[in-house]
Amino acid sequence: MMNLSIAEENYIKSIYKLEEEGQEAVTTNALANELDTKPASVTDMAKKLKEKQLISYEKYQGINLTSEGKKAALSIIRRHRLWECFLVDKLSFSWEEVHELAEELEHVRSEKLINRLSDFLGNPQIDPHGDPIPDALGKMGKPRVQTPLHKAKAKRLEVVAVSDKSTALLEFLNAKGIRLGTQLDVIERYEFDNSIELKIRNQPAFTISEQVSKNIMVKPI
Amino acid sequence: MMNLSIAEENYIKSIYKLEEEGQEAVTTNALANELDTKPASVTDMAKKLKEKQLISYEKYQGINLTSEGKKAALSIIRRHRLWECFLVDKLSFSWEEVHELAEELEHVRSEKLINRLSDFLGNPQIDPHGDPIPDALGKMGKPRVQTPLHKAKAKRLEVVAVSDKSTALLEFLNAKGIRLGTQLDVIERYEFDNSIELKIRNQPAFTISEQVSKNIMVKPI
DNA sequence: ACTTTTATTTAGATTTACCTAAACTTTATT
DNA sequence: AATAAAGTTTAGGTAAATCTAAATAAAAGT
Repeated sequence: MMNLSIAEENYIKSIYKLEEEGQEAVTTNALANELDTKPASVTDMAKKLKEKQLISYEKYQGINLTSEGKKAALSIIRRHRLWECFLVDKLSFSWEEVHELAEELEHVRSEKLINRLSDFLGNPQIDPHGDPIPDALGKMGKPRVQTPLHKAKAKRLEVVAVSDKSTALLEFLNAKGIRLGTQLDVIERYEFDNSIELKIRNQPAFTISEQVSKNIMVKPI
Repeated sequence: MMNLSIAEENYIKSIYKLEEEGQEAVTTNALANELDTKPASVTDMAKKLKEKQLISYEKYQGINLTSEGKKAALSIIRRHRLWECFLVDKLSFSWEEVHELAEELEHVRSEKLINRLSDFLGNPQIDPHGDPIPDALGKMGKPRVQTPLHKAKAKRLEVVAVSDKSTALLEFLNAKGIRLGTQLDVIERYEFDNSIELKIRNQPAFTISEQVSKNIMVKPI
């Protein structure tokens, strides 16, 4: 396997993520946005990654991973998710705070280290967010259907879990009638504050903040 | 604490190491050699680190860490040595192979991560090589007196351990009369192959290779 | 003290990963 | 279909960390 810089790895990972989220070809803008950088920088990197045969790319036509690129992405994702497991299971971090740390740890590229870490953790199949972990050969289970509400794409959803167990949140959800198994309809998503307007059955619609929606795990019905 | 790049951290760590090994002021050449880079690059970085007040440096006069610089060094060393403990204790790596991995892991700068890792490991005081681990406040125990023979500075030494337990090595040492507690006199160190000429008591001198001397742990008498 | 050798620094380039501003394509709107 | 808007690329530049080659300073040898 080729030797990638940290920047290159981050691009590959983001392209994989955006492809998985649905776009046929990943656009320059979407990638710039995902990586918190400028479109011009994305174009530069796209040329480099094409040169290395990790992506297919034609001017103005967007980006897709080649099979080599996918292999690389899965290896990075494997490292990321195993470190997340380690942080949560062994160092008792909460699942919300591990992402950034795993983001750094994932760039230590050593097959041996990662395979031993996996053994040490009991070869887990899913990470603390519920995402599947690719095995040493790059095989990965089905992507999870369950996502936090603020990221859900579908309009009709069912509540499957609440991740923040603070009484304040639980009381709020109770008051709104949101509990496990509740079916929600997304009426509207407001860009400016990422709040979401919801409806339950035939009851009047109401709005919840991004903070709240982040902690409601849902799956499409 | 300031935010250092990986390159800067590596310089700080090497300067600390060379200071500890005895030089009053660390020379450009020694540092270039330690970091496997060119003297010109060291001069560049010295200017930058001086700017950041981590070292004192005057043209042609060598380098020393300031107290800020020492604090930074101890923090990096703490991270490095804790990761070494983790790799050996939890992932069953052998102590010779952990250095390079720890070299990468050490650059993940998170106090919280490192303190939790330390707790998880039972707050060890020494790493797998026998070196002391600075605590969260930067306090560190006495540097170990025991070193592999190829690094020992003193001329009169006592054998305190043998790290490679292969029969081939043990037979060789036995034939030469080297065992635990044996007193050695270093007669000469040969630069070209790092071999060492030794004498035991009044017996005739003999020479051992670097390979062998790396596996003989000694302390000064 | 002078000269040679060794060590160090400067000057000028290079590479990676960015950036801004301007130019150019594609897509959407009238 | 023409034009406006949005998205993308190019051109040219910057900062970090490196390098080589040349210049300069310090140390060692005579």
